[in-house]
Amino acid sequence: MSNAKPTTAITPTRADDYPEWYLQVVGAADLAENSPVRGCMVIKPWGYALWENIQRVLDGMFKATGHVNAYFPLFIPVRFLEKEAAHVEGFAKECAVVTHHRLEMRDGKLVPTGELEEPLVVRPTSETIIGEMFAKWVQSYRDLPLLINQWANVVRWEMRTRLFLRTTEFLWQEGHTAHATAAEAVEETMKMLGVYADFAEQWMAMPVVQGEKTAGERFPGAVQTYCIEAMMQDRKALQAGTSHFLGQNFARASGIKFSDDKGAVEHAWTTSWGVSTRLVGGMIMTHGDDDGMVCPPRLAPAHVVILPVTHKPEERQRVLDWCQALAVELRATTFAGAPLRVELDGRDLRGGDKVWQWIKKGVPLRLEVGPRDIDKDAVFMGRRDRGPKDKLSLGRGELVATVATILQDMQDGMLAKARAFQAANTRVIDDQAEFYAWFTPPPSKEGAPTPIHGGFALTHFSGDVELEKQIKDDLSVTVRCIPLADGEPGTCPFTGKPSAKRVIWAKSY
RNA sequence: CGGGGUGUAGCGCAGCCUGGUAGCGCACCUGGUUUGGGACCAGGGAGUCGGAGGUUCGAAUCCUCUCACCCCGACCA
Repeated sequence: MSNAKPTTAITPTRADDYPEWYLQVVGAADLAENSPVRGCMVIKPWGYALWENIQRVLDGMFKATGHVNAYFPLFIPVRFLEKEAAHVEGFAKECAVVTHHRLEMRDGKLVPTGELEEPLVVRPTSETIIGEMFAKWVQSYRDLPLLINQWANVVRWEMRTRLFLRTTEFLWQEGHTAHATAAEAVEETMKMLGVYADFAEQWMAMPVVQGEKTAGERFPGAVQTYCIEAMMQDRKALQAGTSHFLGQNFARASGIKFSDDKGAVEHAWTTSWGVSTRLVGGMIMTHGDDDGMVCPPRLAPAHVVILPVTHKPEERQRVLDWCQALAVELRATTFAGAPLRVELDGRDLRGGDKVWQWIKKGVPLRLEVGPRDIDKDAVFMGRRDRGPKDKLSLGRGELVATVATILQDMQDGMLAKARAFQAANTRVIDDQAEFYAWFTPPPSKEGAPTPIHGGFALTHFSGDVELEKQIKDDLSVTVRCIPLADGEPGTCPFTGKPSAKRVIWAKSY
């Protein structure tokens, strides 16, 4: 970069071209990149570390609510998928299918041979294979509830993909539970929805709306689908997690039956729930700014990066030693129940380059340490939630004593900021014209990206499926969910019909 | 799968219309000068121009076919 330094680390900015900004942040923060395989991404160490932190925390929450981990096969016999009619319809179109088990060299090319008797699909989700096993495991009401979680990869052959948000293969967890009663299964469904909401808000600093999906958005085969919906900075909704009450649909399809305490044989009631690497995309789009990624401190791969300023060769070793000692001291402190994650970047790079790399990666705290700081027994600290030049000198002792407080302050600030953004872009609407205006972008130049507009619209809704379709055709806006929170009955502004409560409309990812 | 677009160095692009055997910026490496801040100067390495055919003395450039990717739709965590 020569004399014309950009004012932001990321070009274009969010306001100029949001989708492109997103891709640039993923690249600049070194989170992931496209792979040679269609629609599949390579998650790079910094991005994977975010996922590992998500996993670690959620795994703890699942175990704290009585679940245990298990692992089921990647391959599912096609006939399993056929068992649940709605499920087939929902997933058949996007299944990768394994039809052969051997390659042979012919004319210098490897060709598949050894056709399988029965094709295997690569799991798009595991209800069917897990149901098959549950059927064996469950005989008596004493075997219930069965509370299983699996961390796995799944494949859905989507038409269009976007890093983290929608890839052909993605990583996720899928909880699968079986219960003796409907009430217990419903309770489980809601409990896990609550776990997701807590995780999103307390760990990701991403405010979410908990709600129920309309019939059209329901998981194929589910009786009820609940979700957490978050608002991204382009005001579109991101479905960040789902929890399904499956009724007895899958139990019937897979034959999960048990004898109750009176000797009667019944089908079990099942649930499933999941979140995926999409959450990483959610974090980027909730917190990222025009300088790149902003990691929520509690999930940051590194909480703190120490950047030694070693211009003078004779001072170099002294500075590095001091930084090393500081790193050790900081690592002995804890934040959010884990030892502080401290990175010491001693690479032989220009200081400015290094600083900007860590800004783009979104490390919460940067500590620049040179001879002058050491003489004062202090560090020069930059917070990622402040401007790149907004730095202050902080005594070493004070830093060590307050680093956890500072990080939590940043975490709280990020949640508050995201909450305020969501509130500012949520509008209660009671008029059809206003609704259409809210979701109609202002005119833009030919070829320019669609300007950011709209947000969440809260309206009454009669539940009319045709109307929902019409609005989707007109505006590409859909009902994201029917919020769980209490609501007043009213009148649907589109049909004039009565409505039990308001729903949330938005464009979505 | 419908409509549009693009494939040239690691990344971003120019060159193509008007064929003559490859160039720019960033990144990378080396040397030097700088430096509490995303430096400057000089030099260097790196591309069978997506692939296959064809036209031609000669193809990144023209023609045909093909593959891949991207964007907009329909589908979705």
